Amino acid sequence: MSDIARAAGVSVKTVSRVHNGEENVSPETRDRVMQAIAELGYVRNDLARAFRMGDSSVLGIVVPDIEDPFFASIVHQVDQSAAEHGMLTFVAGTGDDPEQERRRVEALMGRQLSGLLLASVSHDHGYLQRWANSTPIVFIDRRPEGIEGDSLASDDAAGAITVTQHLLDHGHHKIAFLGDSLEVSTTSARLASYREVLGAAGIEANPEYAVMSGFTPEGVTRAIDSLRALPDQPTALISSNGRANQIIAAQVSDLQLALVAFSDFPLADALSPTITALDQQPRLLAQQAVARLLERQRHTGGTALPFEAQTVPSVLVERQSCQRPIVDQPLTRH
Amino acid sequence: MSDIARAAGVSVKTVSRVHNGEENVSPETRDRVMQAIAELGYVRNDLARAFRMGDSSVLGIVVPDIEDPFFASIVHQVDQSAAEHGMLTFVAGTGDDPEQERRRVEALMGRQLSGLLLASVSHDHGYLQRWANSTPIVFIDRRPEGIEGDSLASDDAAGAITVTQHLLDHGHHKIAFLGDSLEVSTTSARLASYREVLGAAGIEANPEYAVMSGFTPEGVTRAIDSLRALPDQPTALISSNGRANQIIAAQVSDLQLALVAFSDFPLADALSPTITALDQQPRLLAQQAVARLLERQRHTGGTALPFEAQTVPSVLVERQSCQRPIVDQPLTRH
DNA sequence: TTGAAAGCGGTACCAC
DNA sequence: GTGGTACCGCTTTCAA
Repeated sequence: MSDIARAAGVSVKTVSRVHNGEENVSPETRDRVMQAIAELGYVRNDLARAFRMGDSSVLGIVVPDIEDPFFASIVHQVDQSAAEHGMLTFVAGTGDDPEQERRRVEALMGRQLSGLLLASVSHDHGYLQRWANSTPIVFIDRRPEGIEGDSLASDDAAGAITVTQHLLDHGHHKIAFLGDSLEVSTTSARLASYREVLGAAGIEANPEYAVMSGFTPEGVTRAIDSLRALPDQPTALISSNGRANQIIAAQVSDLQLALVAFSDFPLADALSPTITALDQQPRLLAQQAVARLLERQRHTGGTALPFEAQTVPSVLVERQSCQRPIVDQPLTRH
Repeated sequence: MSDIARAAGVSVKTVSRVHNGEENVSPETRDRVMQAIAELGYVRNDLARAFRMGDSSVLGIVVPDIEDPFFASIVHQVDQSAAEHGMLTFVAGTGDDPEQERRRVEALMGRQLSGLLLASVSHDHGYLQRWANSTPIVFIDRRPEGIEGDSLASDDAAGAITVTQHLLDHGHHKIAFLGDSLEVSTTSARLASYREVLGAAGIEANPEYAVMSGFTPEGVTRAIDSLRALPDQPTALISSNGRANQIIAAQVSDLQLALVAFSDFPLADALSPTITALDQQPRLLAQQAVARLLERQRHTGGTALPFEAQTVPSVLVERQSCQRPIVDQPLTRH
């Protein structure tokens, strides 16, 4: 920078002013500086800048699995929103491990993030308290536990109602529910709404129809097998395990079982039958989460913005899989 | 940090030494400092540290589309490798736009990256020259143009040979080739090998069998339609357009057309028929790219490491789609 | 084994 | 409209 200053015959401060497009610089001076910058191929050290300003203009997004289509979509949108605000994006995958999640979050926090988006698998976020007053945090897809904070998640209750009602409307009475784990608040919320809807329809929910798979592919297979082994077989299945939808869809297509999946996924409309799914709108979710983050950042230190648990509506994408086995003849492909 | 120093009754330098696990600190002093750190909940400002050290310990990965399974897989692995080396990861998506690619790369470079991985869509990387001596760059999936540099890509020639030969072995003579654009070196390399293999088998390649889709879904549909309209229809198709495999697979399943796809994808084994694909091993590719980056970083300034164009072998995953229409009866699902 | 002071490359405050 | 200078929080150099 001092090279530029010398070349243009001005002070470093003026170079700084020009680079940041500040007022109070005469056009001639500006031109001279711009030219020197261009000639010398100067690139500002944004690390130094961020350091001095105490803010890095970087967003952090932490997810369990970057490859999962739902989270990939979120990462994509976060990056895009960040770019629109002239910011960059740190990603970190945690592999569903709370320990690793904590380590990586702490590593991120050391870098003076402008804000952190966290799709957590942990059940205790107390360790984040330390940064609560310095770095805005927005929880994604899950609510904070052991700490107060903003969050953005799908409207699970409404989604479960939609899905269950949809199957009822298609004449199903024996509806099974496949979730990951009841410890996940999302899952238990959905299960509760599912039971409510059945109850309201005068159907007593067969407790054996609600199975939890855990978080492994083997667990999913085991759960489906356990349904298959039931004397009184269900005719429809709600998959509440978005991470395993592809596996479930593949396994269920053999069965005479209607299927509706939480979380839409890339080939849902290419499978046979095509899979009816509840689109959770991950892009919208991410967009709103970033918006919230920036809003809170603006209010830093000033008026204390109350914490909010915001919700994103899900959209049912009707395809074929909810109709079986009502329709007897083989379904035609779309 | 000076707070810690005061609390422990030492100098900031000693705090620094302790934090970095340097030698030459007496155990008692170390304990005292550690305790002060724990009590005051001190977190080091890694931004300041990176600034001072002139290296941020951050890797950058730039891809056309974060949601694409191939690139999502690469981002995932880069992040994982980075974490293993105590580094963080910047991601940036470019949306296939060379302009945006350049803007985002420049934004990244301003942050004193330890290294940049670039899956470029641009045909001129001359603008990177500026950083050639300061920041290691490894090109991914494409070779550098207008500049020298390291690169890691799939072995396209070998892959195309494998794929084409595989279809020949299954009795196909009329094999079509669907690529994105001949301007993509990857595509033209594959096409050349495809022609070579056919030639070696004594088959003259019908020029109408080679179609380019461009980069849009509409282009893909158009390309497939143009094949469909041919008087002398092909019996098999090679999809060299990894980004569109899912669309192509969905569209082709209606046709009586064998299919082998470059780039394996998540539901390839759930479609009907299951899709034979060439796994490009994106994780391996990313891993080796990071390794190369770190290797070059270590040699910074010292011995000039010669640039290398490394290659990752692809693995054919045999499924059902290459057999049609040889098999007449409907295929049973796996 | 420990500490004092310089400096990384920018920005902010204030004087001119 | 412009420049001088302190300073962000850490590491480095060198002296004690």
